Amino acid sequence: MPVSIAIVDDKASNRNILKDKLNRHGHFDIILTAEDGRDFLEKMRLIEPAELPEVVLMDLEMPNMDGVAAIAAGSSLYPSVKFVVLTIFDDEDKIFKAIKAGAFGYLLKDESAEDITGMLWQMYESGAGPVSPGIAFKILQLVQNNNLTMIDKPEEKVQETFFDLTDREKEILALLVQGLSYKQIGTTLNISTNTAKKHVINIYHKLHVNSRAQAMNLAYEKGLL
Amino acid sequence: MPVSIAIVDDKASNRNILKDKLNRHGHFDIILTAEDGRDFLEKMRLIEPAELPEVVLMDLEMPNMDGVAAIAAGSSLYPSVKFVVLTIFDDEDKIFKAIKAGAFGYLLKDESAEDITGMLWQMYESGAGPVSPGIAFKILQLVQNNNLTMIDKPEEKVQETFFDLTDREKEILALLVQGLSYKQIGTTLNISTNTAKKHVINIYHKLHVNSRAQAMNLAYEKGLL
DNA sequence: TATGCACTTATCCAATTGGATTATAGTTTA
DNA sequence: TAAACTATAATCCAATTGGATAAGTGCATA
Repeated sequence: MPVSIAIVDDKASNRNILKDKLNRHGHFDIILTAEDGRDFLEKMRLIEPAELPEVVLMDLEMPNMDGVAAIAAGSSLYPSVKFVVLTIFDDEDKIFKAIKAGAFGYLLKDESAEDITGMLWQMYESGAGPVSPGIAFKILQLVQNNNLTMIDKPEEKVQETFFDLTDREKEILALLVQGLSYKQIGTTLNISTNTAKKHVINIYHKLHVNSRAQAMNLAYEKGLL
Repeated sequence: MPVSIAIVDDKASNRNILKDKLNRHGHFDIILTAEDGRDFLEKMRLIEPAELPEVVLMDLEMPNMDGVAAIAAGSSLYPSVKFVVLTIFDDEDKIFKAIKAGAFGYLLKDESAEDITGMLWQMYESGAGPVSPGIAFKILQLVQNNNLTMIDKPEEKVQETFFDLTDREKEILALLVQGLSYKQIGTTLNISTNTAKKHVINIYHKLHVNSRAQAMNLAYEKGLL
């Protein structure tokens, strides 16, 4: 059985071209088209639950109601429907908002026809939402650069356990990072300069570095402090 | 010119198969293989900066030091190197940790040889980190289900003019902070070791410090970077 | 044109750092 | 108890770093 699809795009030409692309594939059945978010939601209201589209291809910038708003409303009203963004925009802000609104996938229009139909079809074999490669990387960067916490996990510091420095070694690393020499570290902790040095060298081994600067860099970058 | 690659995997057979795959492609040059994170970091330490691999394909579960730890350390020590996870694991926890550790891409081993080499090659044409489709969707879900906030716009650097470092000096400070020696700085900027040193000493005078560690501390604390 | 500034290179020397090794004492754990 | 780990300390050696100083180039500006 074919996959039922809805297309939401304010440009009639876009809708038609896309419709053609999908029709040619053979496994897709376009059962609804709308020209903006409001139009889409109104048309969805009139559809019997059993007749709802399985997938909605949603443009983002549209008059009256944009794609993000339409996805936010639609994904609440019709939880079983998968909303896939199909747009030319690839800026972090739009990607972020669309995902937060409930987007199941995010495709770029400059993808080839084969790639788009291919990824949509793949979605049915794997169950995973389709994401254009370039978008995937941007989402990865979102995770990398932002304050995201695993909901279930008890906020276990990703670091901390990386390198198992002893308490004493962490203490010495802290002083090292402040710019103290072996002698100063020794004086501060009331141990001999030689011992301070021994600790530092041990830290280097554990961190796999061989200079103060590298150790500091690692400590700062990975928040070992 | 071919792309230089490092492979880190505890199974010799995996390393060899992958090596063959990449070699057959013709554009990849495997310049380093290691059997775990520790082995990898030790081998990296012995390599001249100019000879570092451009891409590291990193397995995750390994003895001694796992891939996440190796990426965490490696991405700090060698910021220019791109770490791409290549593993059989696709659970959210591992994906999340690897990304947070600094992974540039995330590929699944059950991808076909063509897909893996293809995605790696694509990375060179688009500059975007390679991400397997299934992984992309899981990352999307991470963003969707978790507390993530868009980073605020870059805070204005009130400092900056406090110490009037020249552009060249800032350039050198940046390398210094990454842990490079005089020699490495010289090589990187195509100037003599002596010149590199001269610049560093000049920077010390302007910052009123007298060691790398103090300069780095200041740079980090005052956000000179 | 002269003066100053940034960038470059070099040399000499002292101090610090990094690496390897050995050794003792206390604590934890198998 | 023996083995393993941690903290302490010292020594020797090589390499790197920090400091001072001198000097040539090019560029901009007064």
